[in-house]
Amino acid sequence: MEISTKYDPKDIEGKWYDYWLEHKFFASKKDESKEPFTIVIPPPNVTGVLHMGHILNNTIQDILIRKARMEGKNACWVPGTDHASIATEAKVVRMLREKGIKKSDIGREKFLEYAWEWKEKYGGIILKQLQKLGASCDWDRTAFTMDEKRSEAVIDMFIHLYEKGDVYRGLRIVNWDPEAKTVLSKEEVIYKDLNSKLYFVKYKVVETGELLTIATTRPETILGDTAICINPKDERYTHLHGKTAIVPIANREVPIILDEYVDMEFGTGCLKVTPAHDENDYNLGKKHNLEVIDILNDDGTLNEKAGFFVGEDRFVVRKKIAKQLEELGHIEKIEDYKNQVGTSERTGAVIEPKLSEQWFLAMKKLCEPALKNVMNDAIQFHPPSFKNMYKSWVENIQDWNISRQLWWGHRIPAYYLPSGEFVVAKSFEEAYAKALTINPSLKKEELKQDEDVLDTWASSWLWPISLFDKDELDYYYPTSVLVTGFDIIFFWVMRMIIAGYELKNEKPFEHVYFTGMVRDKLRRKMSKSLGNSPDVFKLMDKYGTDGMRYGIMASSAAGNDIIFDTEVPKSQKQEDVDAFALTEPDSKLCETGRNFSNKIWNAFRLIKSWEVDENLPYQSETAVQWFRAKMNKTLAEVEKQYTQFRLSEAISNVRALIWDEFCSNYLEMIKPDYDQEAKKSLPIDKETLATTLAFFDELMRLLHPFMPFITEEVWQNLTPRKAKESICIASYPKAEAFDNQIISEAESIFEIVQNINNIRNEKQLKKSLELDLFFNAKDTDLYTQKFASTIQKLGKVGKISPVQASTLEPSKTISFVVKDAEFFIPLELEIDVEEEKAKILKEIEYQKGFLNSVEKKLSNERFVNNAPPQVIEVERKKKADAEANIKVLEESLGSL
RNA sequence: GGGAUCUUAGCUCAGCUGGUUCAGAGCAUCUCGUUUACACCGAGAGGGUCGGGGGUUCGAAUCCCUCAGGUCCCACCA
Repeated sequence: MEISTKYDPKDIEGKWYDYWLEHKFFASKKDESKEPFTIVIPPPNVTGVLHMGHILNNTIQDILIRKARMEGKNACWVPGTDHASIATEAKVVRMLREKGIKKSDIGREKFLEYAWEWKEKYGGIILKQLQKLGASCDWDRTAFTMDEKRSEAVIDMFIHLYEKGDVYRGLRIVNWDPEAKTVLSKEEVIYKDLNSKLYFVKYKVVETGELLTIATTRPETILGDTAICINPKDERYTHLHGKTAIVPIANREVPIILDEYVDMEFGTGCLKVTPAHDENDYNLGKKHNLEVIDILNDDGTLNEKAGFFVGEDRFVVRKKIAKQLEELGHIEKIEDYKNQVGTSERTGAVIEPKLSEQWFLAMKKLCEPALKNVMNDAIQFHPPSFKNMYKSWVENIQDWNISRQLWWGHRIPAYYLPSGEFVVAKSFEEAYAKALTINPSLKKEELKQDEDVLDTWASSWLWPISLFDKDELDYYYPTSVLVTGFDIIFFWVMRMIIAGYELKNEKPFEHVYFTGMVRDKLRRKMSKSLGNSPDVFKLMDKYGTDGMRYGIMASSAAGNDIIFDTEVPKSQKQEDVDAFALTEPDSKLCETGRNFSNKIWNAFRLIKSWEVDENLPYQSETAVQWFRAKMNKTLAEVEKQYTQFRLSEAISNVRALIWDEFCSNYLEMIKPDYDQEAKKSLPIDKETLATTLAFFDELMRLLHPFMPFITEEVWQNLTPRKAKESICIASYPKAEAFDNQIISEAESIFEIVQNINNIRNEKQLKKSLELDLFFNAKDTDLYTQKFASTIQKLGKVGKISPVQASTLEPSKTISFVVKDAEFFIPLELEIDVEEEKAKILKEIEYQKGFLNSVEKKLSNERFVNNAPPQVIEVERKKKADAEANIKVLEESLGSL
């Protein structure tokens, strides 16, 4: 069978994924005899597409779940999508607008039809994309935050919290998104630095006729002013206490009130108070019993209450009003001013604070177990430093505004009577029955359900609970680990913890693994708008999915940001971004991953090419013993790294084991010689081949969680497999006790080989030139028996024999020292003896310096008294080694 | 303003409980090599005062203080 020298992942990946699906290897059923290992996917937006953040996140989940599955646990990874209320609704609105349809014209029902249609069309694309990534989810469990089961859970939770008294309606200043025409929670508001203007507006004081200057960035809101506020301690304005002022344009008389809230240092020390459009002003208004004039419509235009500029957008009005104020002589000056302006996370629109009646959830009490159980590590954060961030969030939590003025979402199960009273119930029928107890003559059509829907996170927070049927829940819950970005600690992680303790009195997950943000070379977060996110499918095509998985994992310590070394646009100018979009993404990390795949592929080719000679004796005992020990040592290290979620270290370790130890060392050690005449390799003995195949098998199983496709392909072809077998359900390798002695012996052998190679390089010797090696050491067998063939093969050495230095011609011999043994290589060329002497002297000097420092340590009484015995033991050994080394070097010097 | 976190080789980063000569890996650079699995390869080399200063300790990249710089989160912003 001819096997290509290049590994081509293209057909292989799809083939095996289909195979896995066909045999339902990823399906999980409740089974009390098996330990569950559960992960719930952070549900991506239903209409989203796969980007680098998802790749990182889901690769980690896949690694953890695949390993657990191989370990014989009942691995259950539940996939699904989020309805993403505001984001999806915004997309549907835009789509309809392009068709010339306005949301308000078609009404709720028709709009939802369009939305569901949209969801059916584009929803779940991302799940297909996850399959390309190799995600081993139990696809039969695929859930959606707005499907029947999840909806029921959301409504039940609302009713539960309402009946407990935690959910209430309240009139508050809220963050209003005039584009989406909905309220947002304060976490959905992103503050951006903007260059704006600070307008100094003059107000006339009624009693004195003087002009009082007030600084504002939002002059249009003067139409809603209902007071002027000064600090009672401000001596500049003492004479104005109890006076009134006239709001320009509106010509409204408003009181001048006193409050220490006002910062005397800022602006002029006078504050205009607009209770309907600023939270602080609202609080002042409440305190001082001020009138509240709401001048804005839902879409950000001014309403009749403003009295002027009715129907015009707030930003248009800002300019117009500034101009008019100027013409009226009411502007003292306008300064450039940098301030932060709240914008909507989803629509980008500038947020308007607005007085509005909304549903809230009281959070303080609910948070108590959520804080406690993170701080005491009942739920473990990785890395733990995120506990601090979490703590500050939870401690400063405010009531959660859970209502949204949208249609795409879970409609609030509150029903209003014409009287304004309301009932909360699971269905209209129940609500009607309840309503009748308030008003026995109520007609059905008089009972109206609340128009609002719930915040998206009000369904996501139930995700780990709502994914499982009642009879499964106690088995799968709490889940094992949550893998997510730290940017949604507050939105999601905290709320899931709260819901978990509220509903189940149990944590939702044992561990939380926080990934960093994927950034470009300029350390900018990858985003669509910057155009700096590489096309993940191009990456998969170019490097293979395994290669890309390797690339992203190799550099992703938990919580650390990943600098994804992709080409980026030179600037944010549109033409640069466009030009970038046309170039192919590139990444060194993925390239390493692809190269690694190829290395494995070629090791596989090599082993497959060997022919067995049944009569040959077992030839590779030493190599086998060494590699077995080395592998077990690495297995133990990797296992530890898994438990600490140090996956990038684990994958590097596995790579080094396979590439450096197995391919570069072990295979070279056992590789049969080449028969020059027959132009092919000599045969191998059957025992060595069988063991090597077993090693390779084990290595593939070790690597499988990281690189599932190539490992399956190789594993399937290594030895004949039965139908329905797969590496993804094969056993995960377990570390066994290993012999440290042989590892350190082999290390000195490799050091000898390295010295020989070094000499070859320095003396520019041809690789084909066979060298002879003489040595002077106590343990002769180590070099002439046990590791003789290793030295011969790896160092391209002929004879190896013990010898006295003095018997060799110094001017034609090069020497080196490894541990306490001296080695000599006679060469056919003159050696610069002085140069050799200098080299040895330098080495002696170094060793003596080292010895000196060790002796100093050992003669220090405080060290000997305080250091642990094993540390002292190590120092003693170091001393002995150095002394032996120096002795050998000095002998060597003497012989020159 | 409050808090977190980082600063180690040209670049990206490991370095875990202070303890081996602990100063490391990958990439990049340079030299050499096409022979027999792999040039997506192999053999080598160079490269760091661990941000600066101080302290604790027998011992510090690691702990503490301080200064400088970066990043992130929160709060305020008329």
